This record gives sequence, structure tokens and C-alpha cells, in this order.
Amino acid sequence: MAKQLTPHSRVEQAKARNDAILAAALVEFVANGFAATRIDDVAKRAGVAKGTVFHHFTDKERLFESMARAVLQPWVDRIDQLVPAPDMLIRSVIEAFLTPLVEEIATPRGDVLRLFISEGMRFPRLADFYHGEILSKLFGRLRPLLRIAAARGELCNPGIAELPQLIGAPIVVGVLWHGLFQRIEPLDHSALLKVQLDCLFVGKDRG
Amino acid sequence: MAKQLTPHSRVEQAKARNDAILAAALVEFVANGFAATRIDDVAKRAGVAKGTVFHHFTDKERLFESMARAVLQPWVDRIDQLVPAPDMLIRSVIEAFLTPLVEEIATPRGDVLRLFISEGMRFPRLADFYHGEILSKLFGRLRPLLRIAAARGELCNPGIAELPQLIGAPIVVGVLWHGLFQRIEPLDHSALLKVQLDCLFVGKDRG
Amino acid sequence: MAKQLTPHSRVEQAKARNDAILAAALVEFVANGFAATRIDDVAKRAGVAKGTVFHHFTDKERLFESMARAVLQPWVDRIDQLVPAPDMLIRSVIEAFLTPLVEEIATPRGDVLRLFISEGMRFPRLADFYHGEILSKLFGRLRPLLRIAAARGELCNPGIAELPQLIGAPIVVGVLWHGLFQRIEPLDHSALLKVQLDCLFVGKDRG
Amino acid sequence: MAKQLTPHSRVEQAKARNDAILAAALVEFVANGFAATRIDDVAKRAGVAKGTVFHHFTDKERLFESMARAVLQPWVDRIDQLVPAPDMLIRSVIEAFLTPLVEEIATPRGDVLRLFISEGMRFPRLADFYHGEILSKLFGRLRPLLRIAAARGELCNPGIAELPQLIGAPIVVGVLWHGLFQRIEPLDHSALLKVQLDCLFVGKDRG
DNA sequence: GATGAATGAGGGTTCATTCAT
DNA sequence: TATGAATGAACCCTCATTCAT
Repeated sequence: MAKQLTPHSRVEQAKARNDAILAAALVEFVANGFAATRIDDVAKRAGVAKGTVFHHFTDKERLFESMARAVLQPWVDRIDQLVPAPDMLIRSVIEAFLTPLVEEIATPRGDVLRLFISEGMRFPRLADFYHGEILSKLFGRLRPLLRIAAARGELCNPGIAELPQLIGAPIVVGVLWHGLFQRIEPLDHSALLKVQLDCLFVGKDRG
Repeated sequence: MAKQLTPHSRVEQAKARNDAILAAALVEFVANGFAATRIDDVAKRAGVAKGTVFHHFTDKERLFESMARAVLQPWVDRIDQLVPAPDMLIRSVIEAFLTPLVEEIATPRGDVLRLFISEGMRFPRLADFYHGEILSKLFGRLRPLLRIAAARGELCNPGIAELPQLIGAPIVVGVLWHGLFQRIEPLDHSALLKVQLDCLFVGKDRG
Repeated sequence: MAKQLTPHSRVEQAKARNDAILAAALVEFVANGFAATRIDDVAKRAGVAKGTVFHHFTDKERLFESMARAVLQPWVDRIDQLVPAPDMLIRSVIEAFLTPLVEEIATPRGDVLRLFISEGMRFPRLADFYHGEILSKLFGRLRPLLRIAAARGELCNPGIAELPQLIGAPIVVGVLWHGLFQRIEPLDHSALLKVQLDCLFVGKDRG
Repeated sequence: MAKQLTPHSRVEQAKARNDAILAAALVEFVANGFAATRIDDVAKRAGVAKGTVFHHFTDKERLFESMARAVLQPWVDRIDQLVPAPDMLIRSVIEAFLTPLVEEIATPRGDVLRLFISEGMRFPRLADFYHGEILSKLFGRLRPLLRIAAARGELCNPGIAELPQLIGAPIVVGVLWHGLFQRIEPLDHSALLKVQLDCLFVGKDRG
């Protein structure tokens, strides 16, 4: 009865807290890295007590991984957009997929990607998840696309079809450059993507 | 004469210890990252007392940076080999430079590179050094080479000349892939380099 | 009901621990001085873990200052007794105030005073507190008293009214002497106080 | 022969170094106190190597004590000036002795005195020396003087003759006040001395 | 479940002291 | 005797984790 008066049920409250903790963890981990992030700060930012964090997540590592999964989920969903359209150049499909990513390099999303690159080496399980849930799915979509492109003669080099890493290279390079050197020597991420795609795919005049 | 009998003078011993500490630091930092590396372990590995580490390096950060500089020096030296040869394709000059790097991806040198990528974000001074001593020199050599290549019509796209990052992309992507996913899905680093160069430079038949 | 059964609530326990730490800190700081006191020993004496000390006090300095304030508080309260009584000689009022202090020179309270004199120079904030909370209040009471005494002709020299330090001098000298030389050459603190007051105030026969 | 060319013999050099170390120690100990003073800084200030300090003084405590003795020596010598002059008031003799001390309260000499008061409690041997070499000699001179004064009727109270601490009180109080509170509430040290002497000795008109 | 006081192992850093040169 | 590199015990402080309320 009293429960009706509260806008959220207990489960809903728990879910809300869980999300708040994950969101706070994201900010703190991005800002400080795994080792330098204090659970205390995450709790404070989430507006809960320190102990509550441990009620929701076994330990610091699990919190990190849970946060990672939560953050990466939207990207997983976007991968499904990568489908060949009969009337489109494969390059255009891919470019349409990558362009928003490039624009996010300088946003918090880019920070997250940098974080995973930085910490991934020390979190095999995170790398597993990252590979299993993102890359293998992404490459599972890319490879057929690239094979079609190869068949259509859109590729400069047939080897590209088996090396989808080359498609993502401008994103990876851009993300790292931004994190390490942007303040010293800015890089035009869009140009980087465009030139790379120009090189991987044959020009329009040839197509 | 007595001095001849002792293999090392005091300063030489100090230098030797300094090197031992740097070498030990390299191993430990690569294995554990900055935060999780204990000075105690570095000291033990170097065969000195903990205090000795602080006698040689102000604090943990300085030790890390000194180690970084020491390790990167050989690479700095190698950059000078990047000179155009009148009778060689620019691609060949660049490929000759990059191929050894690719082969080092799976060696301790690669570990170091991964370490710098991981920790560089939290060590602006390290990034400064890395950019100032390595990248700006490397790009300072690459850009003229690429402009020559552009003039000779060796480039697929003239924009490459202003984006030397695309030349290094296979190394960067390879290093990261190795650190994150090699055990899950191996990547043929040589092929990655070859295909990328095939795409950036026009084929022989065209040249 | 259950709450009634437990003698201490959580906050009460925390308060009790806080007090225990302050009491332990007092003993240790008095015995060893600031620099030579180990937080570990304070914790042990207080019956808590080392971390608990830092849970209650930011750092060693704050612990010292908090202890100082806690210990000095009773003295602050006593100052209010320093009020003129119409039918009493000012000297008697002051003597009644100082005599208990003299008797405490050889007790832990005296140790604390010695400690503050020793460490005050290196703790400006402690000196500030000591001056602001104790001396300025004490002198604020003493000066009117002494002016009344001057008006009544009780003072040997009117200048005393503006130098209340002379009233406290026997205490200060006694405290220092006790700490430094008592074992070598004992000093009769009561006599010191009496003779000083005899000299500052005119004799009864004269009054 | 070559020795003739050097201006100082070996012993003289050693003496010079010894003095340099003592002088440096004085400055550092006064500035930082015993615990916070680093032998390294003393050595640097003295222009010698750290090891040299330990060649001249067994350990840090001995260095402190040696410095103390060296610094106090001039004061010991001054005590001999305290002799009764037939045609002078005892008060004048004493005042002539104390006035220069009062004027030194705000000088490095005063810092030294403060240092000894601060650290004396933790250095029984220093207190011993201070008492044996300074105070007992000083009081040995003062007491006869005061007895003469008592016999001459110069004293307000015969008890003063057995409490020479009251003579020194303005100095002690002044030194402490300066160290602890001068910046908060300045004290007129000369006035303090004058009023105290005015109170201890009978006025001129009576004498 | 939520809380936050308590824990205590851990690690960076300091510095008096030693000793080979 | 002078040097200063090396030592290592000591100690402050951090912070993930626990658990009584």
C-alpha cells in the first residue's frame, strides 16, 4: 500500500541504483583509469554508500567489467546496421557506419574506447568480451560486405577482404592519437578516414 | 694499477646499477603496468636494495620515464635510416623500415610499445617525449619521402603525404591486436602491413 | 527495545573510539613529541587498528591539533572563574586561579603544557589556537582585573596592568624548569608563584 | 714543503671543517628542529659530503649537542661580568647584564634559545649541560648579588634572593612569546624586563 | 538491502648510518 | 681523512573489503 505511494518498486529502485553506480564508475574509470579509481569516489558520485557498491558488484574488477559491458552495448546494437544495400557502394555502407564513430572520437565515447584499449591488456576477460561481443560481430558483418566488394571490383586489393582490421584502423589510430597527442599535434580524423577508404576502395571513376 | 685490477670504478658501478634498475623496471612495468608495479620488486630484480632505486630515481614516475627514454632510444636512432634512395621505390624504403618493427610486435619491444600506449594517457610527459623524440622525427622523415612519392606518382592518393599516421597504422593496429586479442584470434601482422602498403602505394605494374 | 539493550549505538561507539584515540595520542605525543610518535603506537594504545586513526583524523598533524584542542578545553572553561569580587583583593582572585595550575605542573597536565611549548613553534595553527582560545581570553579577563587593582592601589607598578604575561610568568617558568631541570635542581613552584605575586602586588600592610 | 704552500695545515683544515659543520648544524636545527633536520642538508650547507659529518660527529645527537655547546660558550663567558660593583645598585648590574639579552630575543641568538627550550626535554644531556654550564654558573653569580641586595634593602622581598629564576623570567617569557605569538600579538620585551625589575627591586626613592 | 565505521595488508618514500674507494 | 653510493628499517598513509547495525 505504502509501496504504491512510492513511484518506484524496490526492484526498480535497485535497478536505478545499479545504473547510477555504473554511470559513476564510467566517469571515474575514464578519468583516472582502473587502478587510480577509488570505490569511494564512485559511491559518492552515484550518491550511495561505499558498501552499497559491494552489494551490487562483487569487487572492483567486476564493477569495471560490468560498466564496460553496459557501455559497449549500444555499439553492439549499431553493428546490425552494417548490411549490404543492392544499390549502394559497399564503401558507402561502411563509411556511413564509421563516420559517426569518427565524430565521437573527441567525445566521452572516445574516452571509453581509449579506456578499454588502455586497460584491456590487464583484463583478459574484458578483452574476451570486447572481442566476442563487438569485434567478432563487427567482422562477421564486415567480411561478407568486403567479399561482395571484392567480387564487384570495388576493392583495391582482394587481401582487404580478410583483413577487416584495416577498415577500423583509422578509428583506432584516431582514438589513440587523440588521447596521446591531440594537444600537441591535432589530427583531422575525418580526413584520416576518408583517405584510408580512398586507398582501400577503388575510385568512383574506376567503379 | 690497483684501479686496473678492479673491473669497475665507483662511477662505473653506479652506471651499471642504474642500468640494472632500468632493465628491471622495464620487465616489471611491462608485466604489471605502472600502478601495479612494486618498487620492491624492481629492486629485487635489479639486485639492489629498495633505497637504491630512490637513490637513482626521484620517484616511481621518474623511474618510469627514465626507463621509457632508455628503451625508446634505439628506435630513435633507427629513424635516421629513413632516407630516400634515388634508385629505390619510396615504398621499398618505408617497407624496409617497417618490416623489422612488425617482426618485433610479438617480442618484448612490442610489449614496451603496448605499455606506452596504455600508460601514455596518464603520463603527459611521457606522451610529450614520445611525440617529440619519436613521432615528430619519424614524421619529419616520412613526409618528405611521401612527397617525393607523390611527385613520382607512387601514391594512390596525394592526401597520404600529409597523413603519415596511415603508414604507421598497421604497426599500431598490430601492436594493439597482439596485446588484446592475439590469443583469441591471431592476426598476420606482415600481411596487414603488406596489404596496407599495397593500398597506399600504386602497384608495380602501374608505377 | 533492542536498542536499549545495546549500551552504545554506532555513533556512540564512534565517539568513544574518537575519544580513545585522542587520549592515546595525548599520552604518546607527551612521551615522545610529535615527530617521534608513531601512529601505530597511538592506535595500539587506543585499542584500534591503524587505519581507524586515519578514519577519524585526516593525518598526524590534525590528530595532534585535535588532541591539543580537546586537552585545552577544560582550561578554557576555567578562565571564566576569573571575575573580580568586591570584597576580595584582586591578588586573591588571581592567586586562587593560579594555585591549582601550579599544583598541576608536575602532573600530566603540565606535560601537556610543556608539549605545546615545545611543538608550538612548529605548529603555527596550534599557536594560533592556543593564543586565540586561551591566552586572549585569559588576558581579556586579567587586564580588567589588573586595572581595578591598579585603581585600588593594589599594584606595585601600574605597568603590570598592561603586561599580564608577568602574572603567568611563574607558571611558564615553573613548567619549563620542571621539564628541563627538576631532576637536577628541584624548584619550589608554589614559592615561585608566591614571591612573584608578593612583588607584583603591594603587601597587605600597605593595602 | 707543499704543505707550506697551503695556507692551512691538516689540523687547521679539520678544525675549519668542524666549525663549518657546527655552523651549518646551528642554522638547520634552528630552522627545522632536531627531528626534521637532515644530515644531508647540514652537510650541503657546510660544503662537505654527508660522510664527513659522521667523521666529525658520532651521530645526529652528538652533532646537536656539540653544536649546542659551541653556541652557548659565548654566553657562559658573559656570565663573569656579573660582579657586584660597590658603587652600583645591584639592580643596575643585573639590568646591564639582561638588557643585551632582551635585545637578542628577536635575533638568531633568541632562536637558539628557543631551540634549546624546545628540544631540551628530549635531550637530558643537553639539559644537564645547559644547567651545569650556564644556569648553575649564572645562579652562582646571581645569588650572592641578590643576597647583597637583600642586605642593602634593595629587594622588595627577601625570598627573591633564593629564586633567581624570577630574574630570568622576563627573558624566558619573552623568548617563548616571541617564538609562539609575536606575529599575533607583539610583546614589548624591554618593558617586560623593566616592569619585572621594578617589581623585584625597591624603587629609587626608597633605595 | 543499505550503511559507513573499522580493518590491516600493502607500498611509496625518507633518511641516519655504513663502508668501499 | 673525505667521499657519496648503498643500505634497509621505519613510518605515514591508502583503500579494497568486511560486517554489525
